Amino acid sequence: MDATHPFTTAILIRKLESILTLTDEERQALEALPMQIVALKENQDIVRVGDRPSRSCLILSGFTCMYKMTGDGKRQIHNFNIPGDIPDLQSLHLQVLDNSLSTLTPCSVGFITHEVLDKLCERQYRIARAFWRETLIDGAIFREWMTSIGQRESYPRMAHLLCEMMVRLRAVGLSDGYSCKWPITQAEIGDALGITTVHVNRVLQEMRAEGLIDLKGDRLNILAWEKLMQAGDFEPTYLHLKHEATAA
Amino acid sequence: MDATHPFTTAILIRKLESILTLTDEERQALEALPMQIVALKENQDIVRVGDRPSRSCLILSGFTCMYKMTGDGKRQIHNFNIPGDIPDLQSLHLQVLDNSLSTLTPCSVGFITHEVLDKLCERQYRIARAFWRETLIDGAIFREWMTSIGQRESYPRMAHLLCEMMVRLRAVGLSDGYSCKWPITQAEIGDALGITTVHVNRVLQEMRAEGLIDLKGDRLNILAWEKLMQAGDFEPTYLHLKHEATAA
DNA sequence: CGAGGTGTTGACGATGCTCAAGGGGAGTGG
DNA sequence: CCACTCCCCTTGAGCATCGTCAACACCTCG
Repeated sequence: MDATHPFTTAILIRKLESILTLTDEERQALEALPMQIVALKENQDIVRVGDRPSRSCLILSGFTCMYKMTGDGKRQIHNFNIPGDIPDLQSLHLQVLDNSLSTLTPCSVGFITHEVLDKLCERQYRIARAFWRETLIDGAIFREWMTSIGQRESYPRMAHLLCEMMVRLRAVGLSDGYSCKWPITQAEIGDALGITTVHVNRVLQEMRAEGLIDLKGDRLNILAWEKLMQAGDFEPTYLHLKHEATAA
Repeated sequence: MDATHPFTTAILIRKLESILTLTDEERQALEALPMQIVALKENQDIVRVGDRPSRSCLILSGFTCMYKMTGDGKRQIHNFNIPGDIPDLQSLHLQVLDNSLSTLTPCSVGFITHEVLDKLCERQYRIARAFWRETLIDGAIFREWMTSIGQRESYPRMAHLLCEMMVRLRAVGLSDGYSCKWPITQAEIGDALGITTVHVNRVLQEMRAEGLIDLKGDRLNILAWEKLMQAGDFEPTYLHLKHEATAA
C-alpha cells in the first residue's frame, strides 16, 4: 500500500504542468513521491477543523470540497477539488487545520507525509516553488469566490462557478469539449455560493431556459460558453494557467 | 534610498514572530533585507490587476487594502493590510497580479525585489517556509472572509471584521488595550463585507446602541470584547498566531 | 415496496438595496 | 476669518432579491 506509484502521480504532474513548467529532474522526483493510496466513500471527512495532520492528500479520482461550519450550523464551501489538487497542502506549514475536507463522491486519494514533502522542498527549491505556487493559486481562487459572493448576484455567481469548474477540469484533461462530470448537488452549490438550495434551483432553471447549460444527472454540458462567461463576468486570469489556450 | 534599514525591518520581524519562531540567523538575514522605502499618499494604487511586478511591498506604516473590481464596477476588498504585512507577496510566484493593492491612508512602504527574496528563500529554506506560511495565513483569512460574507448576516459579519482587525493589530503591538486606530471608512467596510454603505451605517449604529463599540473619528474602541466575539462568531484559530494569548 | 436523498414549485416574508436628502468636519481659497 | 467644497456619515421611505416554509415528484437502493 505504501509505495511509489508512478501512474498515480501522473495526475499531479499534469496539474502542475498546467500551471508551470517542470524539468525532467523535477518530474522524476515527483513521480517517485511515495504515497499511501486509499479509497474513500462519498460524504466522508478526510480531515477536520482542529486536526493536526502529518500528511497531505492528493486527489487521484473523484471530487472533494473544503468547507467550514459557522457557529449556527451553516456551511461555507471554500473550494471544490478535482483530481490533481492537493486541497490541504496548507497543512504542510500550518499546524492546526482551520477548515475541513470532505469527499463529495467516492474518491481515490494519495496521502503524502509532510516529512517527505518538506524534505523534497528543502532539497529542490524549485519544487517548493511549484507547490508554493499551487497554494497561491488556491488563494487566488478564494479571493475570486469572495468577490463573487460579495458582489455578484446569484445568476452571475452561478455562471462564474460553472465556468471556473469547466476551465479547471479542462486544464487537467477531465472534460470533453464543454462537457464534464458534475457530481455536485444543488445543496452543495448553494453552500459554495452562499444561497439556498431553493434559489440554486431557480437560477439553474433560468439558465436552462435560456439555453446556456444542460445540467442533469451528474453531467454538465455548457451549450453557450461565450454567453455563460459573459453572464458570469468570468475572466480566467486568476487561475494562473500556463496556457490561456486551455481556458478559451 | 535603496539600502538596508534595520529599524524598518523590525516591523516585519515582529509580524513573523507573531506567527512563528525565528532563529538568530534568520532574524539577521531579515534585518539585512535591502528595500526601497517610499512614502505614499492615501487612496493610491501601489500595484494593479494585470501588472507583472518585480518586487513586493512591505507595509511599514499606514493601512492598505487588496481589492478587485467586477465587470459592472463593484469593488470587493479582500483584505485590509497593516504594518508588517506583505500584501502582494503572492506576486513572487504568480507573474500576473489578479488583484490590486491600494493605500487607505498615507503609508510608508518598503519595496523588496523578487530577486532578493527568491535568492534568500533558496539559500535559507527556513525563511522560505516563513514567507510561505505567511501567504498561507492570508489564504486562511480569505476563507474566513468568504465564510462571513456567504453565511453570516451583516451584524455578525461586521462584528467578525472588527474582532479580526483588533487581534491582528494587537499581534504586532499596534493596539492599546482594545483600542486601535481605525482609518477605514464606512464605504470601505461595505466593500469588504459585501454590503452597502447605508447598511454599514445602520449596523454600526446598532452596535453603538448596544454598547459594544465606540467608533468615531479614526479610532475604534471595543467596549465589550467577549460580547463582540460572540456576536461575530469569532474564533481566531484561522489567524494561526503563535500565542493564542495575543488573541484573548 | 418503502425510505431517503435530490430536485422542483408555490406563497409569503425579511434582510439588505436603492434613491434621496441633509448634516458635520476638515481643508482650501478668497 | 469666513465662505465654500468635498468627503464622510446619517436617516427615511419604498422596493427587490433572496430566504423560509411547505409540499410533492423522482430516482436509487436496500
